[in-house]
Amino acid sequence: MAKRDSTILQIVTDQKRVEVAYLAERLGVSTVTMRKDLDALQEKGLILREHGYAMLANPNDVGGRLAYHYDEKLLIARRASELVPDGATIMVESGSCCALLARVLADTKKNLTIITNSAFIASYVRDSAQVSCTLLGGTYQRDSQVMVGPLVRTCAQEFYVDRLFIGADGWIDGVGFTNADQMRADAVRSMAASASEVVVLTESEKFGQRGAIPMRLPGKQMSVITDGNIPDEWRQSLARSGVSVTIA
Amino acid sequence: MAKRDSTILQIVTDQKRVEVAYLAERLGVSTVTMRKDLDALQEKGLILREHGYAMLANPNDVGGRLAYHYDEKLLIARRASELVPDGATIMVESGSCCALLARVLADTKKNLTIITNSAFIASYVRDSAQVSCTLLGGTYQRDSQVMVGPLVRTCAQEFYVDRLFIGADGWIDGVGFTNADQMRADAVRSMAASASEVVVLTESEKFGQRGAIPMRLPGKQMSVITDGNIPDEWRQSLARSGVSVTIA
DNA sequence: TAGAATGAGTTGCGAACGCAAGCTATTTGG
DNA sequence: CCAAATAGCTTGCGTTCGCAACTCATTCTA
Repeated sequence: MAKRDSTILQIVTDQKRVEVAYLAERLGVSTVTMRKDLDALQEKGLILREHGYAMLANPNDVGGRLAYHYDEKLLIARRASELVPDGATIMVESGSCCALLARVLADTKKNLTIITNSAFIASYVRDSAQVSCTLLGGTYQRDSQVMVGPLVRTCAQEFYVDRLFIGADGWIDGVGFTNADQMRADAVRSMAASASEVVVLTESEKFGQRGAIPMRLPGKQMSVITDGNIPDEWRQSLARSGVSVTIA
Repeated sequence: MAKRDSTILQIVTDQKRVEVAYLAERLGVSTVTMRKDLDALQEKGLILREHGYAMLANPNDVGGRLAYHYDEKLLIARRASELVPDGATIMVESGSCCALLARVLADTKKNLTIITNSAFIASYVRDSAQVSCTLLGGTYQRDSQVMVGPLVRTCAQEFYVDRLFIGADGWIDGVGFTNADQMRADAVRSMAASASEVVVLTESEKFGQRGAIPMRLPGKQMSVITDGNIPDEWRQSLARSGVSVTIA
């Protein structure tokens, strides 16, 4: 079933809006079964339903980004969750892998505190009594539901944690991780100043890409968790920069 | 149609979960029309739909509280919106009237900045390009999606505005406005310290009630906007305390 | 190892839904 | 003052939905 789920996600991600009947036929199951699958995916926040259709959420929305490469992201999130013991307090930034990590933690751990600048993550784990969320203040980015700006720094200074989990939009040899959004990159820096270690969660695909904004976290102990498809070229590049790599 | 809407809300608020067909018959319209009405109400975030049913959102959820006495609250919100000019920056707390005020402002004003401790409000006006939201940081209350705790104070100190709009859960003669939730009451105090005037938005019904936590905003210039059903007894009580009253 | 319990899927059916077309008042404008 | 436009609602129709009953493997378990 997990297999079928990811096929569905791939099709929906491609086409944005698909008929339920079409999906049922294409995957060789009844429409009833397909509806069940789709309902489950909607529960997870990965797609939206309409009468007769399954649609992708606004791709600026974290929900939409989650659906893309869901399997890899889930593996990465699961692996990252092993770093977090029951009762811990961690910081989590707004990337889609990070949201998934929060979800996994909410489902498997006990008595966690998650400090984040993502209102999406806070509401994403709202149903779990096991995690308590602290939301960092800031300017609310409409599309992404992420807090940015100077207030994030002011808030983050109030905390200090072992680990900060962040996403990334690219990697440039000799420069480091990059981000596509300047405000969010700055928020990451603010949060990183209050954590002793930064763990980057990102699909291997990102290593071919280059976001415009270097993350610049000099002197920070960094590690990355990614999937198995990362080319040797980039593994070596990461090693040269002193970033330890974990394959999920 | 606004008339029918409020009847629907009343029924749904009472019964929590009603069949569409029942509502259609009771109000003497076709099921098609009823579905249209219900869809519109869902758009506004007042109810939830299920196949064949209309339900009230979790009453701890702001959405659920909104449905109760919607008409009065909307009148109050509209009246309050007259105090806010285009381009202004205001603070808004997490009450249901406040959420409605934010909605009205988003629909009618231009280029506003709303500073709030309610993640619900931030997402409630997310579709409007005319308001930019600043969300104060804090501990995320699961049910209400409101930020509370010491971080709210830290954040609020970064701002100073003309007006803060708040809700209230009760009024006690000689004591003042009260709240049912200690954490939220404290958040209100934090925000009030950064505003020169506090405007309380509350249905007249609340004046018979007494929340357990006195708001205690000594020396603050206060006014209240409420609906026409407020008894003379309480009007005099408010006047004695130097609180000016506006009837919406 | 037989038999119960579980999970994933299907079929069948009545009820609910979306959409388009049509009806009837009220409003608008020349 | 009458015709056209508009708003609010209904009817009709084909499609989709939720639910319950059923099948068929797989997994426990005694």
